Amino acid sequence: MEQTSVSTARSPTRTAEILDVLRTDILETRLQPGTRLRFDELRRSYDAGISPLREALMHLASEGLVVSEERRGYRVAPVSEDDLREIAKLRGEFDALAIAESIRRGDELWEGRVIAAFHALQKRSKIGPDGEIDREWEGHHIRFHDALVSECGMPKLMGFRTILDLQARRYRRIAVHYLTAPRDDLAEHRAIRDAVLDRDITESGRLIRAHFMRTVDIILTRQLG
Amino acid sequence: MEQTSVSTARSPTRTAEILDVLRTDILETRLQPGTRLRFDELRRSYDAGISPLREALMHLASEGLVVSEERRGYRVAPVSEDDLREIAKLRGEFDALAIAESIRRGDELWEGRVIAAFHALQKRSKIGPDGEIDREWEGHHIRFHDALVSECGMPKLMGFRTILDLQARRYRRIAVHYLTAPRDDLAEHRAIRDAVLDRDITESGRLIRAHFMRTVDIILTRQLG
DNA sequence: AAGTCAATTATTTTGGAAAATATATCCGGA
DNA sequence: TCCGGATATATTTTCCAAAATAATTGACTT
Repeated sequence: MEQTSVSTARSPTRTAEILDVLRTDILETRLQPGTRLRFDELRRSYDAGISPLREALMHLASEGLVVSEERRGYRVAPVSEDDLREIAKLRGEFDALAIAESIRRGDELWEGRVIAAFHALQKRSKIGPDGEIDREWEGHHIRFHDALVSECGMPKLMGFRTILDLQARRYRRIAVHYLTAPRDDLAEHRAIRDAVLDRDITESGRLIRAHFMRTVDIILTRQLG
Repeated sequence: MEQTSVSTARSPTRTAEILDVLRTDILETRLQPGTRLRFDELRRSYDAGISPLREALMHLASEGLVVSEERRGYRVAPVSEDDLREIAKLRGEFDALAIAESIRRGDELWEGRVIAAFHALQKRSKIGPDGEIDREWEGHHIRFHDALVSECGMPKLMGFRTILDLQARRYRRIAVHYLTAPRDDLAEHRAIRDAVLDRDITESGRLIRAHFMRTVDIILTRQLG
């Protein structure tokens, strides 16, 4: 499906490889928030030269997953309540905006994609047999939300959105147990789909904002209360 | 005013220096949109090693001022009507959002800063004696808009906003002559100030969106019509 | 003890050469 | 002429060692 291109199986650059594995390690919190990332150590652990490491770290900094101080190296970005709250707020606002544009510009084909993505999501249950969030479900979930915004025609906004998605993923991992809290995801998603198909910008914005905020509220109230 | 720190006059890293001069060259369009940026040439023109050049380019890529293709090097980001339109749209939306939050959270001190910034802006005229946009005015203009959003408490949003500001600055340079077109900036800014001081979120959002959109409309209709 | 300064060690930053890859040129065959 | 592929050239990517800077230690003074 993706690309099994017969001819040129383009080898990624070392930088791209390292970027990927480093990002995963941060998102899965194998590298804890705040950890210093020294080149010497990284060189050993990831078996890489300094240049691609530097470049990968720099890229991660632009995604907000690491922070750097001039001449003092890099650290895994810290986490905080306020940070999580802002991420959720902005995800709501950005998606509300992108959905509004998609409603204005999207045709029946787009509607079809939304319907199909919801259908696929609906068929799977969120929690797998092991009690963890189901990997497949997670994929469908992402694709449903992507479908909603897919006709907004704002590539820069989509770039910002991707960055926030990444950052949110890390918190999701940190708070994974709270995320299995009882919550009627399916009803929320169906309501969003219906508002979108009704081409109701105000309502879909309200729902998508609430959708993102609910997640963070659940995490934070559980962790504090 | 800035920092004339007596003790440690921290020398910036070579990367930071190069980043600065490269960014300026792009913003002032001494490096035209689309231009390929080869390391050999850059090495000569900017008298720098490859490592800091690479890092600077990477950073500029994260700001959207250059684009890179794996193993094919970097180019100055191209410009387009759609690109400009999206920048203007997002600047309107982001600032509307940030102003809304500032209105909710800001105190009298914030109001004072807004009033002061408007006052300073008002005293200067936009077009200098040479017929170009006045440098001083431009500084006050930026500070007025910064004051409006300064209490939003959303650092990530401010980061995104900074990136869009940079990108917009390049278009402003490209279209500099059209920007001196007759337009009652002062009245627009006063209206925004008043809506903010009335703590009217809806109205301030409407005005700030229109403010950004008007600029792009002027540029585009002139260039096409 | 607390503070200063120098010496030592740890770490980041930089330049450039080597390796890997992409692009351009050239040549022969349909 | 146009295509395919081989060769040559141009360019990016990577490694690594040297330089620059920051952090730590310890001796000395008050």
